[in-house]
Amino acid sequence: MPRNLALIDCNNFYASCERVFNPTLEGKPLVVLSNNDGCVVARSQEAKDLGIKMGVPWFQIEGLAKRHGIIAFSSNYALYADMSNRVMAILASFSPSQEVYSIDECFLDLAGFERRGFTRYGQEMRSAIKRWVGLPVCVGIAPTKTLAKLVNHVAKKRPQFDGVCNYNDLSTDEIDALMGELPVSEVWGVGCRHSAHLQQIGILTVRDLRQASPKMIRKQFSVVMERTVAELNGEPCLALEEMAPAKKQIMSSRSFGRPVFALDELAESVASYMSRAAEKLRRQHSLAGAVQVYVRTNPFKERDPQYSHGMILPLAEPTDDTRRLVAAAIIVLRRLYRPGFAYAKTGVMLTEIIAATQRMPTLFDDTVGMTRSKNLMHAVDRINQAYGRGTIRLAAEGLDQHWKMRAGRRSPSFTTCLAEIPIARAI
DNA sequence: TCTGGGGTCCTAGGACCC
DNA sequence: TCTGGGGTCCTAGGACCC
Repeated sequence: MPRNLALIDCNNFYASCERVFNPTLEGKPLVVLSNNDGCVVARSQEAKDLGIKMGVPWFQIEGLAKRHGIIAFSSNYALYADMSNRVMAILASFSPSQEVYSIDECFLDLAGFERRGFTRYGQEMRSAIKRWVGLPVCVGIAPTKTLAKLVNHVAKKRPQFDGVCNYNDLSTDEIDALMGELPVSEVWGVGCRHSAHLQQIGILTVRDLRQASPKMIRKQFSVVMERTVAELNGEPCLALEEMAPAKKQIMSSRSFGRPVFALDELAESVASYMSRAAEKLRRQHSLAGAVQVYVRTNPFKERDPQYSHGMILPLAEPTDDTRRLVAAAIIVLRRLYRPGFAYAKTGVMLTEIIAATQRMPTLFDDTVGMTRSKNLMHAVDRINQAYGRGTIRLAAEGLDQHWKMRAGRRSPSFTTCLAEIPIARAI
């Protein structure tokens, strides 16, 4: 019995989330900006139709935006994460095997649901999410992940499929014709570099790639691309990962809202990002064995003196205690810091991560201190979960945080903050 | 003036060992 | 004059994803 997977992907996810609570935005061109209101990271269909490209800096299109009445929002991750959780919970009810692949898409294993008719089942998913969350989604169904991604794209672009494209419904000729029309860059795992390379050797369409010699592909690219070719031929190489594996590295970094010169302010940012990284570390019940910090100026300001450097500090003992991780990060920062530069960004990374249960006890373990640390971190996490991130934090993170990013166009946290819940009035 | 953040995997090449 | 070969580990860098 061949495997069948569904890939469910929300349409223009961030832009659609903004519309759910603000229906006057329906039909209007709308973009969502990255942190610091820097680049466009999501666009409504109307904005795409105006030629606004993914990732373009906002300041470059502000004039165009004004002329066409494009509405821009700062990212509102609290809202998007909550909407995502709702979508994923609904989809989980359609199959016992789900892989949440990203904030706006998931795979479902459809084994056992053959009698429902996969295409019809896909339509049921769409209407449930539209009705209960208010978001539009499209569904691709196929024997491999790569094919499911591909037909999901087809479902989005070709109205005759009405939002659900089932690979199994297509004849060999139809598949051949379809793949012949799609550029190779549409394939999951083929980015712009590989796409240029493929074109050079005469592989222009998805069909060309599917028919390419796996051996040659492996030689010219890598085993990853070879698997992609196999997957395009219906041979599964990528398994459904229902349990998200623990992260091997945890990062936290942000650009500043304005240039920062002083070591004190850089230290505040590093302490703040490290607290966030430590939170993520504890959430997956891990310990970090090393701390990495990097600082950099703004590479786009080519006339300014540039400095970009990072450094790793191995820890004597793996830990998840924010205080120890922050202390280590500040030591690294002091070594990295050079006065006189206009810093634009700092970042931290936790590496050499192990499961907390894997830690080897030593003769010199301070068991009392370790229990205290554990209890303290647990209490901090619970308070911040209940009352909001940053409710309780280290003084080292700073009180004013003048370096913080800009987010001047953020919509309210409609679903996660009591004070910002929308109010409905009966007239 | 203004250009995101967080991940994974693979490969090549050097160091080192026997 | 002639100067091995193979394995492992680590790191940096590149490519991809959303």
